[in-house]
Amino acid sequence: MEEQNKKILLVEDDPNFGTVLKDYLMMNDYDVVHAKNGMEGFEKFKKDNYDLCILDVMMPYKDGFTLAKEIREKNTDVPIIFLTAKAMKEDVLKGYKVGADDYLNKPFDSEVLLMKIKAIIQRKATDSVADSKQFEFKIGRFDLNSKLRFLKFDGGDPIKLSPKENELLRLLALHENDLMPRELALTKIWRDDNYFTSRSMDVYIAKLRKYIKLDPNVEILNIHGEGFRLVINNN
Amino acid sequence: MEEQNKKILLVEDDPNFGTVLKDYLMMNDYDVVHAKNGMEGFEKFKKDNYDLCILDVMMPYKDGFTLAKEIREKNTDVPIIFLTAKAMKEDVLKGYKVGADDYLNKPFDSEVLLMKIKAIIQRKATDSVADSKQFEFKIGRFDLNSKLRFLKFDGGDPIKLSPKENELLRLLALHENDLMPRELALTKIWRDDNYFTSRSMDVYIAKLRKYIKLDPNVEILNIHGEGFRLVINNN
DNA sequence: GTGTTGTGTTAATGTAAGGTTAAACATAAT
DNA sequence: ATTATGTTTAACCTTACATTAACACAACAC
Repeated sequence: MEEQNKKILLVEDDPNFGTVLKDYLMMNDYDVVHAKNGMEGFEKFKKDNYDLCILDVMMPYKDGFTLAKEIREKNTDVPIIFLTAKAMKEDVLKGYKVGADDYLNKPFDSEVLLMKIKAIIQRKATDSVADSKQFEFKIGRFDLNSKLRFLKFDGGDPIKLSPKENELLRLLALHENDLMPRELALTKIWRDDNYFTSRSMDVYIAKLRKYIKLDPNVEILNIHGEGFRLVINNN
Repeated sequence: MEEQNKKILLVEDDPNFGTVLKDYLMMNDYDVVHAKNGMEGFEKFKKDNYDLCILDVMMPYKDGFTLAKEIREKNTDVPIIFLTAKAMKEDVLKGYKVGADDYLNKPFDSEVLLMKIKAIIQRKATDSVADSKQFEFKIGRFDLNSKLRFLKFDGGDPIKLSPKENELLRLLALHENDLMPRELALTKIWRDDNYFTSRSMDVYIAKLRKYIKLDPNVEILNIHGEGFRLVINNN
């Protein structure tokens, strides 16, 4: 499985410095979204989930503290690091009051920043699994535990599912008795929609059908040109 | 219930500065134990539980980093702040590697220190509720005492566990029958997530499996690409 | 009908993850 | 110093997964 890169929101109005920092972070295997001001930063923050925010303090229109406050209103957990040119005590105090996790004075050493990022993200590592999705499904006589990736028939021995099998069955279960569009699975699970991934998906449908035929009342139907349907006949 | 003051271990060899800082912290409602060198610091650390350690880096006999490593062996969670006169990059990096939570260059502003202390203690309070002070576990026919680092089978002779063995088994036990993500163990125990630490962890899983096979109803299962699961079959 | 496209299934291949053992290294204990 | 202990690095092997390829068949269009 590919290791998922951590996602960082970088809000920095200086275009030169911002770009350099962004590139440096990306070279070190972080996914970085760069916003050029506080407004844009908040817009981008709302649109996605980030593992860390790096905010410049001095910015036109909306400064880093104001932005941090708004971010904190939406999310109490996401770590925040402030960047500032001045080592002003008031700024530091204000930053911590707003719930900063760390503070860096420009100019700072890039390696130090990396270490801080690492330390902070590790600290939070526990709750990153917090994506409170739905993990357990009842499918006819089956129980799907999507977190532990197994399928139980009549409470018997669990059948182990591969990540793809698991994700696919979970998507089908979420749309139980309803259409699960091909495109949805391809974009969500395979992150790409082309001839080959589509072929691959068909292979996985076949695998799932093999599992679920233990219960004759559960089946995966195809809707030509549209997608699949997980149907459960309760007689 | 009356709010219990937070307890701080301050290790600082300069007697003047140490005393002043101690008094200042006590004025701000912290219980402070002041050790004058690394040796004494470690002795005092072992004798009590602290909410935070503030360590001077430059000390005779035993420097702050060495002390921090020893402290980390006993306790992976307690927050550590380093104090140093020099803003040397190597020191900062070394500190974070040892698992520092923050860093302050002397001379520093006392109010800033207070804010940092507050921020760090709060942080720990919120996100370490999960793995709070739980040290004893019943694992099938085993008893794990994670504080004394031993494992008893059927109440018999204790098997001594190494620090890493112990931490790993404890993490597994905390997630009994549930997924314990690889990443969690790597960041919490090894403080780093790369190919080698991951390999190292596998070695430790093997060691644990060797111990626990005394009880056939206890096993450590792998969930490919995700982590491990300590399962206990109670027939 | 017949051609075309979409779907179903099996097998083959390459790659990534996990398991195991031993050697190397580091540190503490004696 | 020497030994014991704990941990990391390295090598090698096995298993698990995902993709690709090949081919058969079904649905649809004309």
